[in-house]
Amino acid sequence: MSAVLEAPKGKGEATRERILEIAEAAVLAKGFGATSIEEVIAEAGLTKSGFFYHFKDKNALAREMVRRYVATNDRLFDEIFGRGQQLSDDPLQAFLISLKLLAETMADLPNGHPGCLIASICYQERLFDREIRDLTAQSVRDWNARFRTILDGIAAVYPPREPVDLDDVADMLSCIVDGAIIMSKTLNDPGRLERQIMLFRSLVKLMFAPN
Amino acid sequence: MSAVLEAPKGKGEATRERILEIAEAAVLAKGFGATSIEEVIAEAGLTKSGFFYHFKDKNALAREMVRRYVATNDRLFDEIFGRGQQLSDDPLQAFLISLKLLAETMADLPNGHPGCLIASICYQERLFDREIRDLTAQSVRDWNARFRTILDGIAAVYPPREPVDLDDVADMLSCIVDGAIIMSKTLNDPGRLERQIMLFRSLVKLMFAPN
DNA sequence: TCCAAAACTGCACTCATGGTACGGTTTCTC
DNA sequence: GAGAAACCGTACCATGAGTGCAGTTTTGGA
Repeated sequence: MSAVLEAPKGKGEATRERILEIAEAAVLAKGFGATSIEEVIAEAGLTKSGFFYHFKDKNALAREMVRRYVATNDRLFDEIFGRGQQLSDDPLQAFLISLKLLAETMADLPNGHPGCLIASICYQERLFDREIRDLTAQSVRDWNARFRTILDGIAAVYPPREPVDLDDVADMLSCIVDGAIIMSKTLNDPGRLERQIMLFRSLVKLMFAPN
Repeated sequence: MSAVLEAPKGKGEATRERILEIAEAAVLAKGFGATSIEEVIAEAGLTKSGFFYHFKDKNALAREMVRRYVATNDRLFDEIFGRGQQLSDDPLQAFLISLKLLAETMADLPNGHPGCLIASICYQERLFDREIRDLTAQSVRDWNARFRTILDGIAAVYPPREPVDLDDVADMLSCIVDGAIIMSKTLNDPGRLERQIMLFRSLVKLMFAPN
């Protein structure tokens, strides 16, 4: 999660990062529209002028937030699904390992998953310009494509028993994660996210594993 | 969806309903925090004084919106899952029929699903008082319990092949619907919701149906 | 038909926030 | 030590939530 060993950047870069982190937490808790710049700068310890030095307006903040969120998520997926492939040559086993890793990662979050920024933005679409909406859409497409590629590899070895559409199965993982985050938050029960991922894992086994 | 043959209410009740409908659409598109009372009353064709005659403050509006949303959803589920039970005495068949009906209902929405109010609120929790959060949590618990009851009936006849936790499977339906709504909205592809429900249906078959 | 309650309108405020503009000041870096 | 980067202070405007209250229209029932 935290940026380690990044190239040494200027002091301004650190401030930007701090603003983005605070803003993201606020947006996930109250929504973008209800997140005031004033409270962000108060927590970041700088003035309004300082904020507008870094971000042209609120929309520029949103753009950078999304970029940051997508990049972080991409790195996490690279790591988790890469690790799975390292640990098993069998595509199905590799995926099952990765799903277990994903579930554990989610379970290890101290206060539960803070929320999906893409979902948050989706429920406030009117507030964002086209560039941001394109960014979120493309990231979802990329994630779905990633899962689809993995499933193709599995299906080549283990023909699925029920005739399921692999595109839909790929979509399903994102759907379940997003839906389970919402349920976890709504019920104030962080554990549900982990359980849903593990259930999806069971269903993958059911779909592909030979009897 | 539309209220037919309701008891004839006062004119005020109709105005309230109109406000709630407009407000719900606005909240699902921009979030509660970014929905201004001014725009709601502009669309509803009344003054600010008129609005505050009906709702004490914005939070009272939110409370009634949630109540309305939950009640509408409950009625829809009653109808869909009741209809399934009418059409088949076999609990598994009845559930599969209901899921197909649910998928069709979602597919029939003219501009795709407008969004889940509970999900919208979940991503703006800080804006709402405890009563509203309790309302959303309880409705999710009720829906999960409803599905769990159905699954119990199925499992009593068809023992599941893989050892899956029925509570988790019950949760999964809500998760998938909520997640698929987000994906549909983000990708601007309404069809994905229907497909995810149908995939869930396939997986229910896989879990319970004998070979 | 009339009357009281319900359903509003109009206006005049307060306060918080997003956002703009701009000049000045500190702090780093070469 | 100079110049650029990273800020601070202040003043200002528009919008929107919310309050208060007096006045007006509409409606349903005796």
